[in-house]
Amino acid sequence: MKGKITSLQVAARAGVSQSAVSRVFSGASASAATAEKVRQAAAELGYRPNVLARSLITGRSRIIGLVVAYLDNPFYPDALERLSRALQARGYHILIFMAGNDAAEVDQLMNELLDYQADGIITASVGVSPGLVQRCEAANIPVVMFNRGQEGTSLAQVTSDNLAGGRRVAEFLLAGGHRRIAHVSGWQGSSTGRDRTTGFLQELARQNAECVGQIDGMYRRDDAAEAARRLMAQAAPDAIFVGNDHMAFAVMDVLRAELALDVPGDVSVVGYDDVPMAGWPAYDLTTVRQPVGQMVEATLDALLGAIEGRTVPPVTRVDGPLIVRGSARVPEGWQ
Amino acid sequence: MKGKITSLQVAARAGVSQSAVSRVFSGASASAATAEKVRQAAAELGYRPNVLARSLITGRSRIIGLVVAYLDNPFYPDALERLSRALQARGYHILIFMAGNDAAEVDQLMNELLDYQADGIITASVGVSPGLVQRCEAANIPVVMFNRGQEGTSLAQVTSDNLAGGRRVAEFLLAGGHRRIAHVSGWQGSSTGRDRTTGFLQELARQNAECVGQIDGMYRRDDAAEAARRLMAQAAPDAIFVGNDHMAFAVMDVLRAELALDVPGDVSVVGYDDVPMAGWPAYDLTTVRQPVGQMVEATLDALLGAIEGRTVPPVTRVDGPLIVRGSARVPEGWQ
DNA sequence: CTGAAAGCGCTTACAG
DNA sequence: CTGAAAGCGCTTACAG
Repeated sequence: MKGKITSLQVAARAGVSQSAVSRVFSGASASAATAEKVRQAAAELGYRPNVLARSLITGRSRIIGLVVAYLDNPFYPDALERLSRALQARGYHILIFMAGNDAAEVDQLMNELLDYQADGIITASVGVSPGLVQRCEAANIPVVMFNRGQEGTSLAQVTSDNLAGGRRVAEFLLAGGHRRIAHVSGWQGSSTGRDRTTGFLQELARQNAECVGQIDGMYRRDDAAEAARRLMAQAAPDAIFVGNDHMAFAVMDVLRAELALDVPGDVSVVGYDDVPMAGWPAYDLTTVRQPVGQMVEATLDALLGAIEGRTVPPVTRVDGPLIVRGSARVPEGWQ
Repeated sequence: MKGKITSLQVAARAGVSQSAVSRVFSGASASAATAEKVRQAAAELGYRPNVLARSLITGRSRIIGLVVAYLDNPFYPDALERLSRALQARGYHILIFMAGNDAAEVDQLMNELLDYQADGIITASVGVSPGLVQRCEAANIPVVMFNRGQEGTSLAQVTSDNLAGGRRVAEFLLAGGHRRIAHVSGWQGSSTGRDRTTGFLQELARQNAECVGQIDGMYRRDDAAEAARRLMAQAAPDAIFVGNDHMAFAVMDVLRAELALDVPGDVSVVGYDDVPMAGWPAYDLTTVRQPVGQMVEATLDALLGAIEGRTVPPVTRVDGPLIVRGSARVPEGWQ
């Protein structure tokens, strides 16, 4: 082991000053001759600049913090992969923090992220406490909330139009002739879950229909399965709107495998997200698409824009269509 | 925005030296009185130590690099979440790098990881070039290959016993009376894929059975689906061993939805990994379990052990049982 | 263009 | 226990 190679050693070997080495590697001006000598010596020694030392001076770590709560819901690995690849291409990298639904834990993690001098932070489906918002503002670290909104905060937010999406599901199910419609909601502690539910109930009410039963699925598979069992036993619905696809799969499993019901013959199921699996024939799930590509783009635009000092839109809401597949009865003449 | 708070400002406010502040936050000895004054001042100013500056001196960044190729296969998000939570609990965090199957790209990413002064590197299902191995050794950065082996390298490796697993599948299918057995292999450029295939073919040969067709699925859903179509058309197998669950789902979808075949009535399907979805009733997939919890533990033991200067086992192979479910005919009297 | 020097925000011997 | 000082490996004005 030769230990760490520093710019000083490269300088000695190249017969130039340490600052010359630095200039060559930081892209500052240097004569072709110097650059050549430095590159040569660096290659021989296997030198690469220490990013940490550089960050200390420049004040840019090129680290983006990501706080995420769910990786079992395939929507998030998908988003993570896209975010990571796009950031990588721009010379940034993601430092990942797994959080629970616990606000105190999220605060703790965000603090650690600030300790690492992250240039920016993306929170995926987690809330941020007012205290932390303040700290990030004081430290001048931009934060973008991905797939989650928050009232009265200055943080940038990127979501799909969950209110409209919820409404669309109600329209579709009512048009399909369903009259006993139930709801396994997404966690009502999240804006996303609340908005989908609100839009859904609003449209039902507007058409003088009611929701025959609603249980929170907490975005968890097990809770959603249990919710489906109870809903079927108590309310005998002919359609269920589930707050996301990840839970909808669990609901369909209960309906078909446990209760031997036909979907959509006996019960229609509609989800939310349109994760890749929703299109697989085993589920063939009718669902509202969250355009993850567009959401990722908007997140990056907001984050990198803010890092580079540009003014960015505080709220981006991308629209997502209802994707009609086979898990819910299709209304006659549905366009 | 008050800008960055440094230890110097805390020192001034607390009426102590900057070194005293440092001692309090780095856990070195300090009198109770000093510690109290420092904590007080730090809290008032919202001070937190700059991890980058600390790392520059200690030579420990508390960053673990993770290079991963597939996030659409749920095996990896699962592993990532476990790795991340466990490392978090120990004060480390994961800097994530998405790679393709391309060796040059992996090299490039690993170099960037070294630039960040990562304390250790985990490669999940990607190979490492000899040059990079050398660089990591020179820099004294431990590397653990997760779910991938490599001949003639000094890097630590954690896999399941893929040879034994492949054999087990052949035994099971033969015991079930299958005589036209085909194989959609995992990418043969990976040790994991090769070993599963080798074990499988060895056991077939040992029992004087042959594989009626083998096509590489490249660990990709689309390739696996296409492989299934061609295999069915060309070899009319009555059983297919698929190199991982992620591809097995695609194969089952083709069999059932496109070809209207019954699984396992017409064709038995066996996968590899036992990802959570394999247990869902929609697939109910018979598969060889890769005990991801044990693999993660072994990875962490090897990595943190090496970081702390302990000698660690170069190769860990955990054993995984065949999980018998409903996608493959069960031999009479199978225990 | 280039080198000497200051400094980023810390930790850590070294004296006292 | 505590402070003054050196130094981690860089970048970046500042002179020349």
